[in-house]
Amino acid sequence: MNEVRVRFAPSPTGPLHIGGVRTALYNYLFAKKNHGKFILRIEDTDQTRFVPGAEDYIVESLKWCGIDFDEGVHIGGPYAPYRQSDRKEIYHQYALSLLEKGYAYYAFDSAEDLEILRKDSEKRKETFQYGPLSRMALKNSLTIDKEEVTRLLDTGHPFVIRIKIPEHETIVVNDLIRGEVKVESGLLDDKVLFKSDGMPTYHLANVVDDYLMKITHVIRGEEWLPSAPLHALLYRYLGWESVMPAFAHLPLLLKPDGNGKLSKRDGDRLGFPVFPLRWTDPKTGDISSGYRESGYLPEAFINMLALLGWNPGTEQEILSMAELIGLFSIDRVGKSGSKFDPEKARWINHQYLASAPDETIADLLEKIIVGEGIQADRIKLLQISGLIKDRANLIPDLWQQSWFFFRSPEKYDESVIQKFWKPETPGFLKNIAAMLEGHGTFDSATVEFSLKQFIQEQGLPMGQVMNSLRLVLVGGSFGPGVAAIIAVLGKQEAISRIYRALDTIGK
RNA sequence: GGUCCGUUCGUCUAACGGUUAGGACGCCAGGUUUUCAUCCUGGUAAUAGGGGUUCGAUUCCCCUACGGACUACCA
Repeated sequence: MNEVRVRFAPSPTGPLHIGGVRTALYNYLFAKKNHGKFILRIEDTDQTRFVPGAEDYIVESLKWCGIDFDEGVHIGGPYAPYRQSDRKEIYHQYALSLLEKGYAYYAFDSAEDLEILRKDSEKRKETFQYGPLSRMALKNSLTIDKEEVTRLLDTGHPFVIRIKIPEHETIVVNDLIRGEVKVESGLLDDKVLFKSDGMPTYHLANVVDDYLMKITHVIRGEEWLPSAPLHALLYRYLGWESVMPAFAHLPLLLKPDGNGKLSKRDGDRLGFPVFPLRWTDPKTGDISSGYRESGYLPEAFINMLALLGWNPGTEQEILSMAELIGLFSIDRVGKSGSKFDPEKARWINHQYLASAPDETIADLLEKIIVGEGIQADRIKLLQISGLIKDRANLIPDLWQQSWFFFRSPEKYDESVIQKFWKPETPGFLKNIAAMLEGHGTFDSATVEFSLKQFIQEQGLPMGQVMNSLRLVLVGGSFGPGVAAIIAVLGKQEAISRIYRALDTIGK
């Protein structure tokens, strides 16, 4: 069997949303699983929709995800160039060969003419179709005599090249996910293959490029399923039927609210990011949030996307990229669209954070505290990381769970004061401060032991003491164990926080 | 409207003719805990409807309903 070669072929019309990332991911997993090659091709045949920065965004996003390519617009490769606008000259000859073989024809109808016909059809509640039934009544090389066609072409009259769809034929496309999909050719349109601006349309370009780049499997979104028969026909007409790639049309990612496929325009409307990375619209300046900036780990992001439409067939849900590659199979890709669940995404991220080595958490935390203008030594960072990592869902939670290790609380939660600050509280807190002052070994376990012993000796209520002590240390009712906090803060800081609180809340 | 695709707990999904229809997230309850989380245990909740085929249908077929995609000189 030939080497597996798959491609991800986005058009640079804006940021990639999570559906696009998932398509790229499945292609990547399939390629890696089969020891094949993965190619990034940019489909920019529509210059009017070009968005500056989009291509870089796509490359950067996939890089962040850990999805890398063997060939592509950003790294080159044996089939370069990988940007369709750079391949412009390639396509015309294939359109011409179709023309010669009688599988395509020139059409001279203006966009306005066609628009009028469409409107008319609409009025009659019909759909205008440039196809087998109507083409003989339109302005094209099938209806105009040869000399006139030559004259039009020579004088630079705008033209497009359309495929000549056969009238009565059942076209069968075998889809790896859906099985055989059959369509009556008469229902298909004579799609434009070559535009009047000299560029091919997607239909021609993707077939030509997939052929030239020796693509073996086309794994793409379900929105392409209706045009798959057209593509199959093109392979046949171009004489490439024997090397036509296998098709797999992935189910769509749906909007979590209501229905419909997820779109770039959903932005932040849904209350969670739809993009891997933050995106700033170059035209409007509008900013859409990204998973990276929201505090997701790329591994978790990928894990969650992998499970949206595919599952390993076991009950394992936390899967590394290596495991995904080992387990991936198109057979296990579902048929129906799925809605993204932001809650589960958070849970998955939590799993990754909680099980990460302290070193990893410390690195993440260090970035945050440096941003806060704080310096901390590695040992302390590692200690803190171990205490907080299973308390965080997203990376910013790391700071929410640990800021009090670096800053003394400025204010104290009123409701906690109400609940635990009794007349006797200042008294025993002072005694605790004194006890700590004389304390030798200052690690979490010994501090905890001393604290408990002290509480017992004094006959104090445990909850009362611990909660008020917690209040003076962190300013509220949250955080890891009190003894652990004290141990990390150190003797002097812990004691000074007790006295500071006594000054603020009252003796 | 036409063509095509789809339909299992609220959500992601398992069960490729025989299961008390399983798991996960969420939610609820209990437990652990000095707080809040985590964690542990339990609970909640589904085969869209109707016909077939079959000894037996979530599973195969048909119809209906619903949802979606496509229907551009966009991808």
